[in-house]
Order: sequence, then structure tokens, then C-alpha cells
Amino acid sequence: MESSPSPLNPNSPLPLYHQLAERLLEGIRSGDFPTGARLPSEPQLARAYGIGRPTVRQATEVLVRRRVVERKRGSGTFVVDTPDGADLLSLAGTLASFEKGGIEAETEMVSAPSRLHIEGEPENPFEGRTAVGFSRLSRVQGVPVLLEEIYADAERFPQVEGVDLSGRSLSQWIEQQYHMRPTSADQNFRVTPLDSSRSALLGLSEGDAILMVKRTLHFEGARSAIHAVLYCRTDQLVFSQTLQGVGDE
Amino acid sequence: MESSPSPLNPNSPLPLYHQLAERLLEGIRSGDFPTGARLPSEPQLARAYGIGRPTVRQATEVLVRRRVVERKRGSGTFVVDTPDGADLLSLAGTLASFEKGGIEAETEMVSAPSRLHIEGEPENPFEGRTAVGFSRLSRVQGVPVLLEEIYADAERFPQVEGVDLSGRSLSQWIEQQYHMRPTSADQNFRVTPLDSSRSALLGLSEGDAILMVKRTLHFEGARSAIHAVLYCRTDQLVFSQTLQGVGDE
DNA sequence: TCTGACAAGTTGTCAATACAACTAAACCTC
DNA sequence: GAGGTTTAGTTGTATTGACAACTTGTCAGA
Repeated sequence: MESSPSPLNPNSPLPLYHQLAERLLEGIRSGDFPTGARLPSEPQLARAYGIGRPTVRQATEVLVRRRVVERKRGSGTFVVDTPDGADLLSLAGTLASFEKGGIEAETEMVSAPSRLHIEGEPENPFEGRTAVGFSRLSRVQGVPVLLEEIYADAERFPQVEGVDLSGRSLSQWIEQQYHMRPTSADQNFRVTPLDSSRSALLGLSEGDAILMVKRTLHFEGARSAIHAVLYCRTDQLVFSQTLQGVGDE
Repeated sequence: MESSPSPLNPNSPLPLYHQLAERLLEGIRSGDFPTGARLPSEPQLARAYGIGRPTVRQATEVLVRRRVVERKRGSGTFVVDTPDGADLLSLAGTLASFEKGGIEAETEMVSAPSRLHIEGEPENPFEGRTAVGFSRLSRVQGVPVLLEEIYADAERFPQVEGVDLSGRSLSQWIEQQYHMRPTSADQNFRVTPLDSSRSALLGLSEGDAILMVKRTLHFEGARSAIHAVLYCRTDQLVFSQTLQGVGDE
């Protein structure tokens, strides 16, 4: 490790352990700590940043939980290989997963965000209420692969109406705008025949079977804040998912 | 809280924080702490069990991570509503999810575990090697809903061959037998036409579209240890999933 | 050259202590 | 009865310190 790093800011609203976690993450992302590299030991980090070892452990615990590093008793803390692939059905938003998986997708709005009164959709958490709804279609190499119909809580995120979301993740926009991240999601999967309008959008025939995923995202302090229905052309793209264990490890 | 609870065992190989986490979980599962109930405070638990508050916090952190409880600064630690439903496509095994969701499913073996040489299946991690393979069919109210073709690493889990897995989760069996839990899973989703043998098993017609999920489970120290192909009758059962955030919260 | 012992490092667990930030209930006043 | 203040509790963050369990590297002896 280089000479004494710049100190953490004890007056920051971010706790010290959090600041250190971000520092270490920066180091990993910048290539200072490539995959397989061993991080400075806990006592070393404690000395270098002038904090206690339990605080260092809390920082590395954050990275352990994110699967960025793993700790080996007696050996050290190592940077872990981050799995590739378009993790479209995991918690990260769909467009974020395209980016992460290195897939060039072009997304166009099918309908712009506007207030909709939701009726007759019992699985939609906004049933009987008003949501901001919009839809968009993603293509890979010109072929439609994903149609999304998205509903956001109009009261929670009133500014959604004015945003161009053709090229960006709604979750990322919410994180940037409201500093909230999805904490969990519920989704279910069905094979369903397409109606005529959706089949036209997706380049299929009416009645063709397609994978439909209904997803409800929960944010801290805002349960069921976003609902999305995804129509996935699994014949054109592998819709993958990585699940992480939730127990203590 | 009742009078002094029985003490934790400091000589146990399970750490104290882990023992306390299990005690609290027992209390939640037994109904002592129903949904919404407030757990004894951290100082109270520390006094009651004769341990330090950081150790209590470690115990409750385990339960926070499992989404069993949530902590509210200034208020306390509360038991969280555990979502219902058959979480079949999450990390827990399929049969475990039936049980958890209160769905009575009858499962029969279609083929018993036997050593198979895997050829011509590039997505199977045992391609070109020998795995222990078997298949089973689950019915709900007499209707087939799920066909599973499962492959386990023959070298890792040689004893699979002799086990009756018609009514029990392979993951749970592995945990019991080898003390290993799945740490993560990769899966992908496709809509595919059924061949004649599988359609017969599932009560469908050859060529009918079905949701096919290919899943690879990773255990500590045993990556890609189990591979399963699931054929899901989404017309007969809701195949749901709960995803948890991985970041620090 | 190999093996075993030892030393020095690592992470894992645990504790006491202190203060900050927050919540909820009780109490007092109008 | 309502509103504001105070009090006593809660969780969150942090520190110092200690010992256990493990790994790795070095060294000495066979």
C-alpha cells in the first residue's frame, strides 16, 4: 500500500465504515486491487486510516455482503471475480443489466410517462389508484427482445412524468433523485399468449407464447413503489439471473 | 420477556451470536414473537443472556440479513411480515418452497438417482463428465405443475445415488449431510416447446410452450455443484420469486 | 531435499465503554 | 383536549483491548 492515504472525514454524515467501504471499492474499480488481489490487512487499514479494527471489519463486511470481496481466516481479504452476463431478472433494473452484461440494446419509448388510473389489474399494486405509467421496447441488433410496461407510485415519485427514460434505468434515476435503492423485489413468471398490440411490438404473431414477468420493487420506506410487467423474447436473448444466498455465511 | 432464559453454551462450536440468533428465530417461529412484535431490546438481551451488546447486535444482524426482523433506531427491533407464496425460483430448493408456501404438492420420482455421463448439453456444468442425475414430477391437487431434471456432482456428493428424494429438498439433504448451503445460483429462463416424453409427464401436448429454467447452484467450496432443469406449468401455479437487495442497507 | 516446529502474521469472536441520534411515553401548561 | 417539553428508553457508531483459530513463511535437523 502506498504512503498514508487521505484521511476519512469524521464530520461526514456518512459513517466512517461506509466511507472506508467506498474507498476500497474505488480502489477495486480503478484497478488498484484487481481480481484475486489481497487487500491490505485489517490491522494495516486500521493504522492507515486511524480507525479501529472493528470499524474496518464493518467496512469490509459491506463489501463481503456485496460479493465484491471474500475473507479467508488466516490468509486475508481478497477481491472476488465478478460474474459476467446480463442479469436481467435480478434486482438491478433491466437497462442497467444490459449495460452490465455488455449488451448493446436500443430502447425506445412506446408510451411516455403519464398518469394512469389502474383498474382491473389485481396484481398491480396500484390497482384502484393512480400511477405514472409508461412502456418501452428494447432491441438487440435490431430485434425486439423486451417490452416493459412500468408503473411508478405517482405520489412517491411525481417527477417521473417529466423524465426521458428511454435510455436509462428507472431504479438508477430514483437512486439519483431520491437517494433510495430497491431493497427487494417480488416477481412471478408466466408463459402467456400475446395479444395483437404487444405481439406487433415484439415482432411476433398474436397468440404466440411469451415469458411474462410481473415484478414489484420495494424501496426503503416505499414498499411496492414500482411495478413492471416484462414480456421477454427468450428465443432471442438469454434471460439470466444470479441469486445470492441470504443467510449468514 | 419471561424469567431468565436458559443460558447460551460458551463451549459450543457455534459462536454465541449464532446461538442467540437461533434462539430468537425459534421464538419467532414458535409464535412467542409474532409478526409486528418487538423483540426484547439489545440491552435486555445482553443482560438476559449474559453477553455483550455488540454480540447481541451481531445476532440480530443475522436476522436482519435474513429479513426476519428489522431494526428501527429509537424504537426497537421488530418481527417482519414474512411474505407468503411459493418462492419456487429463489435460492431455496423447489420442494422447500412448496412447504414454505403452504402448498401441498406430491412429488414422485420419474427416474431414480443414477450415474449419467453428460454429453451434448453445453449449459450443463457437468458436460463431458459424470453426474448423478434423476428427475421428479410434482403435482398440486393431482395436476402436474413441475418437472425437474437434476444433476449433482458425483464426486462431491457420491451418496446422492442412494437417497430417496421424492419428498425432500436436495439442498436440505446436502445441508444435513455435508453441512453446506447454497451461497448463490445462476439461472436462466426460456419459453420452449415440449418434446413428447416431457409433455406426457406434464399433461400437455407435444410442442406446447413451457417455461424452462436452467439453474446452477453454487455451494461454499463447491461451485456449480448442482444443475437443475425445471419445466414449469405456469398456467397451473404461480411461480413467484422474492429477490433481496445485496447492497448494504 | 524433505519434514516438522515455530514465529509472525491474518481473520473471527467477544467484551466493556462511550456518545450520538432517534423514538415514544409521560407530564405540564394553556 | 391539544401542544410542547422532558425524560427514559431505544438503536447506531466507534473505540480499545484481548484471545482463538487459522495460514504462511522461515529455519533447523534428519
